[in-house]
Amino acid sequence: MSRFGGRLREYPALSIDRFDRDNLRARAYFLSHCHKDHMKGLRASALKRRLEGSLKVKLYCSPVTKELLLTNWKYKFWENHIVALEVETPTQISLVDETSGEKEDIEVTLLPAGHCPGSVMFLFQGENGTVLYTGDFRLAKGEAARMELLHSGTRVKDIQSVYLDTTFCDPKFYHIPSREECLNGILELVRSWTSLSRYHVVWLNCKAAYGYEYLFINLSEELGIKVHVNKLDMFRNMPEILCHVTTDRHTQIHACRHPRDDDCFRGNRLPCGMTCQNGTPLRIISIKPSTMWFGERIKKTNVIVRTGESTYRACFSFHSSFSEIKDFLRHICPVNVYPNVLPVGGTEDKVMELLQPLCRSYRRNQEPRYKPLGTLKRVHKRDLSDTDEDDLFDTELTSARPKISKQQREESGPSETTQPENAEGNVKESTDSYKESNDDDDDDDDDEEDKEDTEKNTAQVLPQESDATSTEPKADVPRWDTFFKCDRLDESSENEDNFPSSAGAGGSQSLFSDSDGVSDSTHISSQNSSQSTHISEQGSQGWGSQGWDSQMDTVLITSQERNAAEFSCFSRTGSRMIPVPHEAAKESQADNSSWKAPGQNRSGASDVICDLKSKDLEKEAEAGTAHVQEVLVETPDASRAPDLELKRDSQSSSDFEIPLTPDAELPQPDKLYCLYKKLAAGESIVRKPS
DNA sequence: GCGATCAGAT
DNA sequence: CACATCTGATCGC
Repeated sequence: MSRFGGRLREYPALSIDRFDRDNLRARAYFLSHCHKDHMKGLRASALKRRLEGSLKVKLYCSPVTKELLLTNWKYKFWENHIVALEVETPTQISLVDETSGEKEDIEVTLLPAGHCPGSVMFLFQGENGTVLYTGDFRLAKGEAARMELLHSGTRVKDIQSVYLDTTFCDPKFYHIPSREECLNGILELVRSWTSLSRYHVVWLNCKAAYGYEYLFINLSEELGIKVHVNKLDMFRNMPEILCHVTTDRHTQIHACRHPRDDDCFRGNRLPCGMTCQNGTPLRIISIKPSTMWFGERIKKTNVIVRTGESTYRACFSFHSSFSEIKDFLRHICPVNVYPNVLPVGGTEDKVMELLQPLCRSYRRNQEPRYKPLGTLKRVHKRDLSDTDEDDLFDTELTSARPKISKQQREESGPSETTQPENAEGNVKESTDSYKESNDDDDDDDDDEEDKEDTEKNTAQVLPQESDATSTEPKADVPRWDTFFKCDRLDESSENEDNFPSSAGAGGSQSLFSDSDGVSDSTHISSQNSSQSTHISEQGSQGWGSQGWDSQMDTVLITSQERNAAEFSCFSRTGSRMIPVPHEAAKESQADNSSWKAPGQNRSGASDVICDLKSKDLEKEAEAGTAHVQEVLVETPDASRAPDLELKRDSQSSSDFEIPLTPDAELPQPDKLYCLYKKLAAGESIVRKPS
């Protein structure tokens, strides 16, 4: 949760994601995304009063954020004070103090943050240097290196400070499976279950917050089943989302909520009240998206864990992992970094200790002779070369996509050497171009908040003249650029970038160690006929709820240790089987909307699917083993303590064992074989209600 | 009665 | 487990 106070040391006249206390006097406001912990004070009467006194006070955000915000009547009073800025469109803002007339110009650029719909980072450039406020973000490795507007020419801009989302800034969160992996795991689980019969439904136990939409979209697109939600009017102007959610409860995927929804579930009732259809009781499983992380030495990524008879947890993260954070910061290499969040159980000191080595202020002190700006790399290059740890999960880098900035803008802040890129920009220590610009490393600036008493200020947006792409924000036309934005063009050769890092590690690295003290030597030995993800129903009577505890099994979908070569195409037979955000993006774009993913789908390439697969095969070939993308494993081990953590990491294999519908018939082996075959081929299995 | 804050639950 | 939010209790205005 953000504990950012709202102000940047460099530009204290701005308030970002905080709207109380001193922020009441800001000359301009910024909202990175529509999560409550970033909206503190946004509807307070004090601020409301200020707005009433001036039409000049503005709140800047992405078009999607504006739309989401204004859907909530509590924020309606902002309506005439919100300025939606297109992402990746540098905009000049004039900050005027209404009393003194004092004026300050600043340029702001919204960069996609991959956290939730509309989420952005803010890049400010002005007299006091270039500053990046990340808001909350999830960006895959290499993502920063691909953001044009973080660069000037082929070099990263000279960034004075980064205000960073440090939610998972702790080595214990070293690795979090990529968004693709997680989506895949969930997709296959949902597919397996919902294809058993029309009475088999899935409840996605999502929190009340934006950020799951891409999951809904992908499930709906892949399975042709809309997702039931409580409300969808906030999406009324977002057809890309709207068409995949529904308020009709008669669907097999639910993400509806109820204050007592866990009770509902226990009573075999969906939060919306549905419990049966046509007199036939529903068969409900719940999938709870939650963050799963893996320590540095753990290479497995089990993205689905069975936690009960019919409950699952699925890996899902809105925030970057530790290694992703490091990659991000290392690329930017700012002079200073300031954490916006204290990780659970962490302290500011600890976080700083971890992050400062990636900053210039620290490096200059520690290694004066060593010019570490070599971390800067060409936009289209990935640089993983400098971290051994990272290599654990990531594979080779790929070059590619000679990307030319369409808007090669000069830094307005401290000048930046626009020197010819060094050809192999991914070398870690190119000594050149170490800009010793502003070095007021002020760590001693904790409270100068009250410095300015700019009582009334104004801000005005001026389209930036020099920038061809800057446009007047079209406040009325919400667009999707802000969520999951990525340049998906011509990146085919770069796919591995976002290819699930874990997958890369999959075959080739087989050392298992457990940094978390978790047993790790798990191998998937599910060589059974059903190598692929599947669910089978089995008599529930067999093990009553009381039996579950002792037999609770871990069901895993892993993308790391895959077996069953012959099923390597499982779930991706078609041209588009893998539910990846960019897929969605691509399609949305096709129909006019842009739903791009920054972070995870970095692969953003249009050919992700194929590439994922071929990549997979490639790896497998390397490793001399064939794997399947996901294998659902279950470990029926009555002797094991029901320790989820342990279970999660100690995968063993077996099949799902899910209680059988009372009046359903147990499928015969041959029938089952057929079923699996169809599943493997990606065909839908239609059944007549029994 | 409203809002801010905290503890607790989900 | 760890994402963000809501609820209820308490306190101050």
